[in-house]
Amino acid sequence: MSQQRHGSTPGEAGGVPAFPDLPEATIARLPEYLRALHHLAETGAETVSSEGLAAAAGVNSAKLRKDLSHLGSYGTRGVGYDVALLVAQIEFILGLDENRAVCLVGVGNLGHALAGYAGFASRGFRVVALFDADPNKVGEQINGLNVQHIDDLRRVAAEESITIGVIATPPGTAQMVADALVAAGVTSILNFAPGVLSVPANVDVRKVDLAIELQILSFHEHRKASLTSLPGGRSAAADNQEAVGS
Amino acid sequence: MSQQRHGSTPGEAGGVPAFPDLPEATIARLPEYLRALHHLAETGAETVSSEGLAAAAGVNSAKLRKDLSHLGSYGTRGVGYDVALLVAQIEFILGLDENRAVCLVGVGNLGHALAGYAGFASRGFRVVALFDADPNKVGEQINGLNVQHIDDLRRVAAEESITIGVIATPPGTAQMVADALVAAGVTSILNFAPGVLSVPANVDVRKVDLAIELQILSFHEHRKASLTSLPGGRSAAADNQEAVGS
DNA sequence: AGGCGCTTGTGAAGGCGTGCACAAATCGCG
DNA sequence: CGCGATTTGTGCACGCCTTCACAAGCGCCT
Ligand SMILES: NC(=O)c1ccc[n+]([C@@H]2O[C@H](COP(=O)([O-])OP(=O)(O)OC[C@H]3O[C@@H](n4cnc5c(N)ncnc54)[C@H](O)[C@@H]3O)[C@@H](O)[C@H]2O)c1
Ligand SMILES: NC(=O)c1ccc[n+]([C@@H]2O[C@H](COP(=O)([O-])OP(=O)(O)OC[C@H]3O[C@@H](n4cnc5c(N)ncnc54)[C@H](O)[C@@H]3O)[C@@H](O)[C@H]2O)c1
Repeated sequence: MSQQRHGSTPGEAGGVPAFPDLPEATIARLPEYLRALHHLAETGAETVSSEGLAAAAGVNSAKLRKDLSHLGSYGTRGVGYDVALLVAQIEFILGLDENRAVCLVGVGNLGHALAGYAGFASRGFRVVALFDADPNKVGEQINGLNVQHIDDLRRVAAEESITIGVIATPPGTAQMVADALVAAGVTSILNFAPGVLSVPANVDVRKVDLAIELQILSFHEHRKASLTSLPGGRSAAADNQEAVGS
Repeated sequence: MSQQRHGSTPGEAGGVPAFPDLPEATIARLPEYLRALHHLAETGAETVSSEGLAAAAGVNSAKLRKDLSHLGSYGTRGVGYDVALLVAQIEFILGLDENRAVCLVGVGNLGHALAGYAGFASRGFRVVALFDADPNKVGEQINGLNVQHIDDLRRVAAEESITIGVIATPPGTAQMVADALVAAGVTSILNFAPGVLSVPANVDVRKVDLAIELQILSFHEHRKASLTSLPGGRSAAADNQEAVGS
C-alpha cells in the first residue's frame, strides 16, 4: 500500500545485527498491538496471553506470536507476555521513545483539526510547527502554536530537528510542499492530498486518502448488492466478539 | 489491512459469473487508477498506455495491466486504453455510478472538517446526514447540512438509503456508534477512532488511524538513523518521476 | 519431585501478490 | 497487402505473508 521504498536488506557488514529487519506487515501491526497494550495496562493487567492480545488487536493469535517472535520476544510459556515490558519493547522498536518532532503544512479545514488533535502527543509525537502560505493564516494561534509562513520551513525544521512532515494542502500544491519538506531535511511524509508524490529514494511517504477508502467500501457494497439474488437474507451472523469498547 | 471479512469465493452456484471476484489488492488500487484517469481526461488525453497510466498512479506497469485484465479489460494492443471507457468501467466496478449516500457521526474537530470536504462529492459520494450526541451541536448548520441527533439515525438512514457510515467520535463511543449504524442498516463503516470495532460478518470496516501512520514512519526513521554509520551521506538518489502535480 | 495444563515459539504448507519476459494482437505506413 | 513498431494480456517463478499444528518450556498443584 502507499508508496514505500525499503528494498530488502542492504549488504550489511558482519558486525552488530543493527536492526531486527522486521517484515513490513509486522511493523504495520505493531502500533495496533501497542495501542491494545496501553489499554490493557490501564485496566491493571500485568500479563497477557497471545490469545487475549490478539483479540484486543483484532488479529489471529498465531500471527501475533510470530510478529512478536520477530523482535526477539519477551514472553513466558505457560504465562504470557509482560505488558509493561512489551510496551517498552515496541515503543523502542518504533522509535517512539525519541518523541519525534512533527510539522504540519496547510492549516485549512483539515489541517486545523489535525493541529488540535491530542492523539499525536499522547502517542509519541510532538507537533512543533504549523505552516501555511496564506498571509491571513500566518500568525494565527492554534492550540498554543503559531502558524508560520512556509518560507520559514527550512529554518524552523533545522532548529527543531523536524524529521516528519504532514501535508494538508490542496492537491495542486502538494508536490511543491513535498519538495520544500525534503529540502528542509524531512525524511518522512504523511500526505493527505490525493495524488502521487515524487520524492528521493531515502524519503518515506505514506498516504491517507479518504475517497479511496470510501471507494473500496463502495466496491464491497456493490458486490454485496449483486448477491441479493442468493438466499441468506440479512441475518447478522456475528462471529467475532471481544470488543475493545471504551 | 484493517479488519476485512471477504473469505474466499463462497460456493457460488453455476449461473451468472455475478461479479469478477477481483483480488483485494487490485480493488485497493482501482481508486488510484481512477483518480489518475480523471486527471488525464482533464488534460484531453483520449488514450493512455499502461506505462503512462502506471506512472501517473505510481505503480509498476505490469501490475497495472494485470489489474485491468482482471476486469475483462478494454485495451487495444499497440494503442493503449481508452480513457473515457476505462473511467466508466472502473466507476461501474466500484459502484460509484450509484452515488452512494454517506452519513457522518461525530461533528467535532475532525468531523467538522470532513463535513465540509468537497472531495467526497467530487468522487462519487453524497454526504446526506450529520449526527452528533451533543445537544449544543444538534441543529448547527454545516455546508448546507443540519446536524441531527444520533437518536434519529435509524429513521434518517432508512429515509435516505444510507449504506455507508463514517465514525468521527471519541474512541470510547465508537463501538456504540458502530452498533447504532449497523442497527440502522449500514453495511460499510469508515472509522477514524483508534481501536478495534466489533461488527457482524456482513459489515465491512475500514480504519484510518493517523497515529499508526506516524508510528510506521517513525519506525523507518529509527531504522534510517541506526544506519548512519554507513557511507552514502544524504545524496538524493531520486529514481521516480512523473509527478502528478496539479 | 513429578505430573499436568497452559502458553509460547516455530516448522511447514498453502495462498496471494509481484514482476519479468514474451507471445499475440493491432495500427500505420510504404 | 505485408511488415515493423508498439502495446496489451498472461504464463511463470519467486518471495512474502498467513495459518495450522505441535514440540518445547514454564508454573502450579499435589
Ligand atoms: N477537509 C477534509 O476533510 C479532507 C479530507 C481528506 C482529504 N483532504 C485533503 O486535504 C487537503 C487539505 O484539505 P482542506 O479541506 O483542509 O483544504 P483547505 O483549502 O481548507 O486548506 C488548505 C490550506 O493549505 C494552504 N496552502 C495552500 N498552498 C500552500 C502552500 N504552497 N504551502 C503551504 N500552505 C498552503 C492554504 O492556505 C489552506 O490554508 C486537500 O488536499 C484535501 O483534498 C481534506
Ligand atoms: N482531530 C483529529 O485531527 C483527529 C485525527 C485522527 C483521529 N481522530 C479521531 O477522531 C475522533 C474524533 O476526533 P475529534 O478531534 O473530532 O474529537 P471531538 O471531541 O472534537 O469530537 C467528537 C464529537 O463526537 C461527538 N460524540 C460523542 N459521543 C457521541 C455519540 N455517542 N454519538 C454521536 N456523537 C458523539 C461529540 O459530541 C463531539 O462533537 C476521535 O476518535 C479521534 O481520536 C481525530
